[in-house]
Formats: sequence, C-alpha cells, structure tokens
Amino acid sequence: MTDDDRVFKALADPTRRFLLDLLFARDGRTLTELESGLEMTRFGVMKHLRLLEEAGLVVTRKSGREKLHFLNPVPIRLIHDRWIDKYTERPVSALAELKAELEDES
Amino acid sequence: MTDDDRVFKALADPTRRFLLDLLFARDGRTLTELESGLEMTRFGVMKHLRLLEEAGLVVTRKSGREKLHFLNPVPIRLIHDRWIDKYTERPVSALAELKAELEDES
DNA sequence: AAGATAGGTGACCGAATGGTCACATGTCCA
DNA sequence: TGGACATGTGACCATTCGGTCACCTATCTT
Repeated sequence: MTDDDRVFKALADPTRRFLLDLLFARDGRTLTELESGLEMTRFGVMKHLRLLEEAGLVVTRKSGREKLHFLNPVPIRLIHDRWIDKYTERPVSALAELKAELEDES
Repeated sequence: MTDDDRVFKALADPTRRFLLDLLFARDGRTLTELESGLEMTRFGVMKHLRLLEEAGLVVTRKSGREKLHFLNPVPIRLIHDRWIDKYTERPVSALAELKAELEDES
C-alpha cells in the first residue's frame, strides 16, 4: 500500500470525512468526544481514526489516558497539486467558487 | 449517494487515479487508447471511466464511433477548499512543496 | 453489403471494507 | 486500593468493490 493510496482510501468514507470536518472546526479532540457526534459505536470510530492517522491526515498526541487528535492538511494540498496545474490554478479556482455559490442558492 | 461521495469513491482506486494522470498529461483520449496503457481488460477500464465520469472528474464527448475523455479539475479544487483555510493556505502550500522536494531527493 | 473497429450491458466471483462485540490494558480519583 | 473512565485488540459478518466474460449495438471502410 503506497502513501497516497492510504490517503485516498481514508478519504473514501463519509464518516472519516465528517471526522476531518469536526477536526477542521476544532482540533485536539479525544476519541470519546468525536464518538459522541456520531451514530456509531466507539469501536467503529476508532477504526476510522486509525485509518486517518495511518494516512497522515490526522496526527495524535497522548495526554494521560486521553489521546488528542489534530488535522493535518498537507496530504490534501498534495492531492490538489497532482492534477491542478500551477498556471491554470486561477481560472479553476474561480469555477470552483462559482459552483459553490450556485449550490448555496439552490 | 451524494455528489462528493462519488468524487472521493472515484479517487479511491489507483487505476482510476492513473487514468486521471494520463488525462492530465494529455486530454481527449479514447477508451481504446487509455486501455492500451493498462494491464486490464477493456471492460475493467470502462467501468473505471464510468465512475470517473459519474463523479464529474472526467467529461466526455462523442465523435463518430469514438468517445473522447477530458479531465475536469473542478471537483479536485473543491476537496482542497473543504479542509484548507484560505488564510493558512500559503504555509500549507510551502510545507507541501518541501515534502515533495524531500521525496524527490530520496 | 460485409468485415473490422469502437464502445456498451448484465451477470458473476473473489477480495476488501464498514461495523459490532467480547474482552483487555492503562490512567485517574475518592 | 478499587472502581470508574479512556483507549485498545482480534474475531466475526454483511455489504461493497474490482475485474472478467459472453454477448450486443453502432460506426467506419472497402
């Protein structure tokens, strides 16, 4: 399993993306705290967090009996860089904004 | 199945990412042409291209009996925007470049 | 018209994935 | 010290996914 394979596989599940959303909103949460926002057992959440950590999308730090989780955005940026040319970045970004606005209105 | 779910699922497979790489290098290829670069039957490649198209990562145009495939980078940009804050974008980008350089050297 | 070429459909099978549970370890606090 | 709390492990099962095949339609060329 290559490095980027782990990243893309990790992002393929909606629960794991939601976990990233939670951490994007506020970092440094524990497993129990993250679990409370999901309709799933602790074990399911743990498995998801492990995959995110192995992919490098989440980094952790232990503090006593707690494990704190932090979002690491670098792999996301690398995805972007893989298929978006530096020279065409500006127009693509404009299109992305347009699409986001249209969806907000509807 | 939501829109972004389709995108992330589509990106989860290495063959599909390689197809995007091929189209990023040069657009407008046919199924047969894309198939020739892969060790897989035409049917496998067809399935992958269909998922990429349903995700909006690839757009197509028919020309006679041929179907031409083009890369659409907009969904990629939206992934980026989801977890990378506009205000912290610059430092993250710098880190991403550093990581890419380090991997080139090793 | 007829063969060759490009693409398409539905069924099928082995492998990987998402989720749960019984059970276990380490840490905090009364 | 003992119980409550936070996290961890391995086995297990249903579902999804990647890939192939038999068979089919549409277009081009001579």
